[in-house]
Amino acid sequence: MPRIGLDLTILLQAAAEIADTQGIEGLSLATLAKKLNVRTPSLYNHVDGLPGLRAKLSVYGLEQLHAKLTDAAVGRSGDDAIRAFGEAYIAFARSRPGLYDLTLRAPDPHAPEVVQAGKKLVDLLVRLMNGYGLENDDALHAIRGLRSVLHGFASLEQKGGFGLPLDLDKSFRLLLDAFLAGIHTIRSKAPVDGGQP
Amino acid sequence: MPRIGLDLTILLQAAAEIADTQGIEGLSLATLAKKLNVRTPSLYNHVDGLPGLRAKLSVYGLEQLHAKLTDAAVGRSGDDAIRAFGEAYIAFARSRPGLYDLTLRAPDPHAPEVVQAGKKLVDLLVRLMNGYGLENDDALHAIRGLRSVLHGFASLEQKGGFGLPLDLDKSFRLLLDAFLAGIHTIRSKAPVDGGQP
DNA sequence: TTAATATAACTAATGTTATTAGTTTTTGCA
DNA sequence: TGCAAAAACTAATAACATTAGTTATATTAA
Repeated sequence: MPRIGLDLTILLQAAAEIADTQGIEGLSLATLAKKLNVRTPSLYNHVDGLPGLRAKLSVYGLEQLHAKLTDAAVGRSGDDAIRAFGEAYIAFARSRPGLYDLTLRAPDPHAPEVVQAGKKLVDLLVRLMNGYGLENDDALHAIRGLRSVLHGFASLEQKGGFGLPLDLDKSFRLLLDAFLAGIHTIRSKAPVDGGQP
Repeated sequence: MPRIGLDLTILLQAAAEIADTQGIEGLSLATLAKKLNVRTPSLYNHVDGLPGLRAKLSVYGLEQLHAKLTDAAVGRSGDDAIRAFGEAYIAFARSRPGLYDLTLRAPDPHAPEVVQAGKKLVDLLVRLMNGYGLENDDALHAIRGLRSVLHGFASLEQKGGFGLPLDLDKSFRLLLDAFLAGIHTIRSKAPVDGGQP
């Protein structure tokens, strides 16, 4: 019945592209409308204003991230799985900086959709940690730690927080190794898959 | 000679207060002017527009953070120093969320003032790491790791990334312990070029 | 095939904010 | 006392988000 022009998916992809290239501040209804050859108010037929756009993008980004992470972790376990997870996480943040940023900037982080998309990520991590030998609260604390490590590194890298001319990949590998070694120590057990090289 | 009304320090304190309470998005020239009982254009006599305000606030925040961290670390060494540093870091991020956010959101992270304020922080950490037994690149990688851990935790906590009802302080202690244990392991292993596959 | 309807996209209008230009006012010093 | 510097002001403009109300088109039903 309607005039079928736009489509929510196309709209979100275009918005994500703007966020990735112009930064999150550069994503406005005006720039998005221009990119889509449409007048600004037309966007209101698809999203609930700028906050609504950002909310949908957050979920969209979380889903994309989850897909990449699942892909990386599947078929692996122990340190191996966590390293693959970590590398995929950083790779996503690097390749889609704006979209990654959005995943942590939902207008309302307690909105059901955002919470659920985030939960899927945590669930994936819980499975990894369980297979790793960590259960219940131990697993949850470890998950918070890993997320801190990964988000902290990705965020600082993106924001230019690392000024010095020092190999970033090496810094990241060392950080992840340190975290894994620390988890092993805390757990007071032998590494599941043989530990560090 | 001039009409002495405002003062850059007062202005920055007011701006930081807005950022801390309303969030960084709530800090506009309009809200700041209202808080100071002044018309918006008057602010241009003190800062170079909104970007200029943010730039000055970034430096201001970095200085405040540096002061707290120095205070916490002085007189300590080893793990003790790093734990105190980490706790002070998190405490600052919690007590001044907006200002902390600003420290990593300079309009131009490569501006000399921002770079220098950041460098003071790194210098402090270099001293800690040296006293800890880590030198040169090893120290720099460890510093990047520690900053990632601290910023990641602070950022996720602030953005509501930790949804579950689990003791945050315990999560943080465990994370820091894991990182420190990991650093110990790495340090005792391959100091010079500890290459991964 | 045609008419009705739902809805996408539009124009017009309003309010907020940032910013610039130009004016007024006040303070400190000659 | 008067002058110059600079802070604060008014006025004006542009960009953006948002709302209200209109137009046009695609699908469905007659």
